[in-house]
Amino acid sequence: METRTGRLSGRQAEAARNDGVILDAAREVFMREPGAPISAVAEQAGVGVGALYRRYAGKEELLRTLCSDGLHRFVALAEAALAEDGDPWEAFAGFVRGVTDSDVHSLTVRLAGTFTPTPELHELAAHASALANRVFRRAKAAGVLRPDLHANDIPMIFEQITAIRLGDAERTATLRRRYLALVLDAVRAQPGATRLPGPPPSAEEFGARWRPEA
Amino acid sequence: METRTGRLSGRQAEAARNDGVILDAAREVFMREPGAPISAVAEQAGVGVGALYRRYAGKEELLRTLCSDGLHRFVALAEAALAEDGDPWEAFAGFVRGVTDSDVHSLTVRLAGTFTPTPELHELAAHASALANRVFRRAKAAGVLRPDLHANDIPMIFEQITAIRLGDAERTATLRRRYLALVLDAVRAQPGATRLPGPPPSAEEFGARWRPEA
DNA sequence: TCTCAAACGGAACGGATCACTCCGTTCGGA
DNA sequence: TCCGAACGGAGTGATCCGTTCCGTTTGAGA
Repeated sequence: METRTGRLSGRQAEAARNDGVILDAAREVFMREPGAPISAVAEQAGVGVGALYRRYAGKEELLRTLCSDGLHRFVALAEAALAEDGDPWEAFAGFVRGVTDSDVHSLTVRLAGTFTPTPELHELAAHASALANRVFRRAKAAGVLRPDLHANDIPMIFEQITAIRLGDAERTATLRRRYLALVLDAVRAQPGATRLPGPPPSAEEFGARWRPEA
Repeated sequence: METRTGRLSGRQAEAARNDGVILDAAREVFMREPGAPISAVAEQAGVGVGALYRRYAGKEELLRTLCSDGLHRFVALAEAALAEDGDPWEAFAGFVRGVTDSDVHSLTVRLAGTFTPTPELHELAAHASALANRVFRRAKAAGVLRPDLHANDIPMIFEQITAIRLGDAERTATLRRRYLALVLDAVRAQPGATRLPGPPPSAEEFGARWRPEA
């Protein structure tokens, strides 16, 4: 046998491979069921629970890692949308579709509340939220959004789309696209629109999510 | 003291009162958290667990009762919508708003899967679904709905609205109204609408919900 | 070929939760 | 005063789950 596979070999190679496998498994399992047991993650990854605890001090650390990951993806999507300088509507819609497709909402808000957040996570979340607001304001300024839509409506839309879950992951993704298309039609500036009732959520209301349990 | 309060007195009166109190408590608790323990229902009702088990053989029976209740409400709403003979759009929208406001979706689909359904419940569900389809078709025939909207899209919309949960019950209701208004704008026949991507859910896909666990 | 440390799998432990039972208590009608 | 209906809630047994621990496997170096 070679002394190296890529760069590592033997047990080290297996360990390096498992790093990724475990994270992917955790993402899949916890997105499907936020309260799933650790053993389910191990099973999905095809490893023992020991391999899991070798990498993470406990369940919380794993969840925090996942959440942090999700926020980074979210930030990347928002930055990409802000970097775009074509059609303002497409930049906005593309961003929303990206968040939906990568199911980033499940990885962030949905996981919050199942663990005690660190200050760094809070900061990251605030940063992500600020970027998303910029994406929103840019579209708003361009006049492509209905006037009564508020920035804080966007997370609620993600929440609704995330609730769609039917069949396997692929089918779910297709259906989410379908209903996202529906709301996007409503979100776009249009003549005949009714006025949205009730105030949008406030920042404080969202903040309560991160505190104890749900 | 009188021999009767209304019609009953003493312990019997308390028992009759508790009947309703317990059901209301169960509805509130399980709608907030479908996996809540029985003791939470007792606490919310202000009674001991014993009082609960005096009325229901077990948790499942309570859940089935709740679900059956919800389906009956749903049927009533659908029948009311069909009885209306004014504006077809308003009949449809009123129905959807009614289901949203009474949170009937939580009481039915959301509870299904947490218990093993009886044949009667299945029948009731089928009946409810058939009525809802008639409401949908009526609106569709009147031309007030976008053409690419399918009857099976309606339950999915309920699902999304039900996912909205922020603050107390009243705030949640207000927010649901807000986002329901948003999708209703998209659901209504309109000129500039894009075509909805992907096929709507099938009856089989919905049926899978009622089987084992989730 | 032999040795050893790194990494693994998964049984076992301990704590928590929960559905359900059981019994002593309360209450009101006779 | 007595009795039974209804109650409250502690107790029970089972289940679940996070975490630990240890025997086993693997491959690199000697």
